[in-house]
Amino acid sequence: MSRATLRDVAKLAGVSVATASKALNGQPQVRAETRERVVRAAEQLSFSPNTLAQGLITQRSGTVGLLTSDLEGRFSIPILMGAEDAFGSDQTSVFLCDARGDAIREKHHLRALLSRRVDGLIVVGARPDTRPSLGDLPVPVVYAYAPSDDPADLSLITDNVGGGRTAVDHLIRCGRRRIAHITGDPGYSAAQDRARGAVERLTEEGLELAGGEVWFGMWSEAWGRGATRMLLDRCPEVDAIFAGSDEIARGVLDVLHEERIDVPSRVAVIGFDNWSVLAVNSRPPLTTIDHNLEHLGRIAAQRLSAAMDGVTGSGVETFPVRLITRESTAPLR
Amino acid sequence: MSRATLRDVAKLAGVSVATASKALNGQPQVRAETRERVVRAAEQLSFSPNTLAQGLITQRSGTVGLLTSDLEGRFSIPILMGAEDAFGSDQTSVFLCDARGDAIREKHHLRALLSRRVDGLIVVGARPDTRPSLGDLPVPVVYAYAPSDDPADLSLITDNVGGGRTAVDHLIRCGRRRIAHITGDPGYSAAQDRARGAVERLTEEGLELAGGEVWFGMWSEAWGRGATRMLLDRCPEVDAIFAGSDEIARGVLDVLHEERIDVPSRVAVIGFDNWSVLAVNSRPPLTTIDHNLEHLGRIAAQRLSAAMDGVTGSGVETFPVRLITRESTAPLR
DNA sequence: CAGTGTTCCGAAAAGGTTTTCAAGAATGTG
DNA sequence: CACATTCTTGAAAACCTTTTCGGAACACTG
Repeated sequence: MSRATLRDVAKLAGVSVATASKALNGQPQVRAETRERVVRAAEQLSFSPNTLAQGLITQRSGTVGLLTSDLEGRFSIPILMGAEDAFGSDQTSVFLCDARGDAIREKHHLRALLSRRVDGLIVVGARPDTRPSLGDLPVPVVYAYAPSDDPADLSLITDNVGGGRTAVDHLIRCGRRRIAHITGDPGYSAAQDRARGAVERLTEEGLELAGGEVWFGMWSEAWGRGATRMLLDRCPEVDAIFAGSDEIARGVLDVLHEERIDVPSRVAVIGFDNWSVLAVNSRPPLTTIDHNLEHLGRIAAQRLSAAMDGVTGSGVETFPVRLITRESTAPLR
Repeated sequence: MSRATLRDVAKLAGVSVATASKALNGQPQVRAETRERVVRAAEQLSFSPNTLAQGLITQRSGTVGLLTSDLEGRFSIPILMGAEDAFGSDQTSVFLCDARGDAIREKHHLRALLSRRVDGLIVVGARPDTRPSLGDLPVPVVYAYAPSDDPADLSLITDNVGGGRTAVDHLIRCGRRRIAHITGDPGYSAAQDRARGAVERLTEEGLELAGGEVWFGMWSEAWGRGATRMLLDRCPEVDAIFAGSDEIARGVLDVLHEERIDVPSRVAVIGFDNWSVLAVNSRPPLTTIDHNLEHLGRIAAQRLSAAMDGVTGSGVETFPVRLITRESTAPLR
């Protein structure tokens, strides 16, 4: 299988390249019969236009770069899928580059992407803290998941405060009153924000955190286990635990199970992230908060398209997360 | 920040575009002093060559497509990283396309990639069973993880039989004699192969499977739990369990823990896949088999490079997996 | 029939780079 | 000094497509 050029198609159809081009691109100034002939010729040669040449002339490569630092692809992949959806895979293809948290590698990738003349860039951070701006680039950039530190950039993030509120709200609606919050590294804004949202919602209800404070620690099952043991010790009457991540929630469930404390009848547990391998397979399956990242990806693509057409935005836009109910939470009684 | 062209550089350096090109590409027929001037001009304008134009003329786009069906990116991401490493990120960028298991979407992506004039294609399956060949394409293709059904294609896969052998071998070296195997869907060649390797190694040792047979089921924690309960019922003297995946292993550990059966002192457990979120955080951390996928990705890139230079291969090549020992296995006593 | 408008097509330029080839400059040789 | 070599350089072609613009053919109108 070799590659036919437009000239081959034109020759076979007995027209000029110009006409062939117009025929295939649906330009009106070509007779229906001629167009038909050209289309047939193109099919016969299984012609597919050289996007490089197209890009050279239209000044649009039809590609975007997705620059990530998220080693596992846990966040980037859903964002990528959403973006692919929004762009339409035949219109735009995406270069996925993983900088692996290394600034030098990021610079490298950036250079490569720019020289590939990508039409735009989506930058996905590994964690939802602000990250350094890429600065002024010849193409539009959208920061997703992790916002840029430059307010002139456009950043799209998920609503961690709202997520915390939603989680606690759900527990309250389940009739829980003694709600504890075990979460990860306090150095992560995600941990702070989720905790803040949780406390806000509790306060509205005139409640306080069971255990008296937020249990900050690490983003690991082990911490979930350890914190839960301490919590049960200090506050055995707890009736709901909001875990700052699904990993932590797994640790929580583990210890509750070990202590023969039934979930959800005695203690309800809610996680965060909707990391399906953890949430779906747990015992019981985990109610959790989903970041709706495909949606974020779609929006990122739309914003990028708009920016390519000159409609540029800036600032941080926050998008709602959503509650996924499974069996680890239920109304009391 | 705008984009300077080679012409701008040439003008600034007071030479022709031809010379500028040669100077920047390290061609020998240009005076050192001239080259110096051109390089400085290029830096001053922060010139970066238009890869589209380069590709148009050199007939090499410097891109490859990674076509996957692996929704979570669990297998594709490491392969992508390996490939990126081997290509060198400044030489070659990769388009990641997820077909989401849909043949039509795959065709779509394929068209798009070909019209982008990718220099080669890496096809990653969602599971290690043979998959339909893409047929004859104008660019070289390497199938990774899931082999093509056409022996004329080149496929690189990981050694599941060897993995099964390695797992059981490790358990035997730990002094275990009553070894059971709980694994996933028997419709997966991965399940069959791993089981075969396990049984082979047992037979060499004159042993038989504890429980009398392979416990096929599903790739889930729930099945791991269920099978373990049945196993303990039927064969309480088991001293090691080889789980066909880390998910299953988590279920196994869960039930053993529940039954107060110590791991590894009474029963050793080994998983498969080295899916780090599951394996590292389990209690105890899980000994498992790693597919070495970055390595597979590197090899895929190398084979692709070779094929682009005309050195094409075919058939199925199998690559060794490796044992990752953590704390869920240990010598008896 | 002259003039006007429409419809359809093709020649050519453009986009940014690499590469070939010829010519000019510098150097060496006899 | 004439000639042959070796160095440097630049003009131009090529890659493949899109788009502009002018021209040809044709149908109407008055």
